[in-house]
Amino acid sequence: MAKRSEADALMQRIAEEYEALPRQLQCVARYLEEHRSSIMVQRVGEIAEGCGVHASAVVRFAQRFGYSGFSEMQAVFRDAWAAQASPSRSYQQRIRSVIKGRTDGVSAVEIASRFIDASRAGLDELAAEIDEARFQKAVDMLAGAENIYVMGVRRSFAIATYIAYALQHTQKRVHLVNGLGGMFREQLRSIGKGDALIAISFPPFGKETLYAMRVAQQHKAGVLAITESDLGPLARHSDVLLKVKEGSAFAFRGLTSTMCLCQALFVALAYKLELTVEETIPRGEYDD
Amino acid sequence: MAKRSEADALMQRIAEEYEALPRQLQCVARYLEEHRSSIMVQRVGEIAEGCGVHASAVVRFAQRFGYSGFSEMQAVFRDAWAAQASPSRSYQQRIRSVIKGRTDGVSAVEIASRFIDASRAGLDELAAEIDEARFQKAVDMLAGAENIYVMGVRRSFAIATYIAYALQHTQKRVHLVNGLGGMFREQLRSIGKGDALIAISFPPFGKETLYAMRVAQQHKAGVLAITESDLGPLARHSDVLLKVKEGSAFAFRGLTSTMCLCQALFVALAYKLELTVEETIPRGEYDD
DNA sequence: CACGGGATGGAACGTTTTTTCCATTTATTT
DNA sequence: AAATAAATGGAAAAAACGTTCCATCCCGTG
Repeated sequence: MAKRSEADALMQRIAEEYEALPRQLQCVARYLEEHRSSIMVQRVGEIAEGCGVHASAVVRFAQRFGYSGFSEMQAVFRDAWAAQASPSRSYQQRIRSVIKGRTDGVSAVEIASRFIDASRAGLDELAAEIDEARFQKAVDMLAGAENIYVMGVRRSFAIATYIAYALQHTQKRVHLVNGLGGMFREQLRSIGKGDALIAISFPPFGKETLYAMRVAQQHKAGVLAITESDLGPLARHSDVLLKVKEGSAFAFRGLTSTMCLCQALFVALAYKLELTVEETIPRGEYDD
Repeated sequence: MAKRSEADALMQRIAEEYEALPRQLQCVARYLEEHRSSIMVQRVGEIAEGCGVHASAVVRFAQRFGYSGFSEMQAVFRDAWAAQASPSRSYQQRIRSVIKGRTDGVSAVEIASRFIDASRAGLDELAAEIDEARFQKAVDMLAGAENIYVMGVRRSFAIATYIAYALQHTQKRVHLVNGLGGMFREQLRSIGKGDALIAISFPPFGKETLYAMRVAQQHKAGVLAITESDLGPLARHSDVLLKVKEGSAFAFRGLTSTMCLCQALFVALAYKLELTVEETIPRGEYDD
């Protein structure tokens, strides 16, 4: 586990040689230790000023530790930061490689393992990057809605289905806009003020979902979009937008993070509505 | 509430104008959104390369949003980072978020975080305990089936929906047994030898699903069960049984592990069938 | 099909930043 | 106290970088 980044190694060397260093270089050393996390952003001049030293002193410092100059040393810190700031930033690429990778002779389980692994990374990212304010706003919107419409087509339909199912355990009236019989429009007809639409869509965005969002806005209903990014067509037509970055390769898109987010959304909503979870799933004749 | 950093404001402006932007600038916009946290460290050239665009396009982008050039825009991101990174990051933020959500005990995001954590644990378990032989057998069974029936009710219906959707991208005939019009039996009527049924069910087990499995077995179709344990009623009526233990938080059953397993299953199947993933989702008029 | 406007990429330009060089100062040793 | 070695700061050289300009290309329009 203890990955010794080059930056760590460098800092240690600095500590060891510190006492043998000339006065100014000691200043630089102290400065580096204290501002270790911001060195990557700073210019030589800033650092020099920061420790009351001439710029060339900083360069000499770097050279004393075996680098060609300040820039090269700075790169070490940049890399270290990049490594720890995005431990799972490879998620997108990992899932891509799972799907794309045609390395022959791989067993089914191996593929599955890699896929699961990538999905785990996806959840890590979800946990790390969830937007508190927006999530809260989403929960509040749903809590305040009288009717909740849920819409997602094709890839996103399974998610919509789940949300609709879960919401049935609240007191809300829930409408899954499923387009059965081609009746998207008709199913949306009666959405109105005080209602909410949950729209799930990822590129390439389904036009039916976009249509639903426009209708919802025209009818003054609140719109919660679950999608990939703030850019893209959903942003304009939504009141709250929750981001889920699913790794995707070509047209195959992960859905575990989305599923997880939606469940989290429901749990938070249930909590807010003060449903105990037992209540949310009443046992009856038709249990699954 | 939270101070709107200039970076936030900028990102919002970008989101608003996004659609009106030329192609390359849209690339830049997307890149900025995805790499928001590392822009401050990067050089124009790196960013340009990162979005497959000429450096000058990045500069034009910055100018379009009112900055004199890239440097000035970059400073915005640097400042935003410095502002929120200097007071020991996660610690102070956590305190703030706890206080903010104190209206009724725990904030929505906190609940969500815990739920996501539980889901992560679930995926860990899934990865650790996946049964190689069974998984392989499951893939083989599906690969060899002519017709694939998919069934899950209530909680499991969303999963069934997804599987059915995914399988539509193979050459198989796929039937989602959805019970529309109460026609479970009728939808299963023509299952037979050489076909496969994928049954997803968790306790309390839906009787419709159990019924479907019995029918499938009587008709000599292969049955793949996705459930919680080897015990329970599905074991008796299935040829292959894949286990998923869902971690649960708040006494609420997760579905992310199940979703992940099913996607992994599909990817492995697609691999075996030698579908390239491009083929799996031909682009047409009805894209999502 | 010709035209115009905008988008794009290459290269030159100008600026900033880093690095090197050297004169000067400071410390150390004899 | 003189001599020598090391450290320091200023300034110039060099490099990197960002920016601007312009020719070309592409697309939509008339």
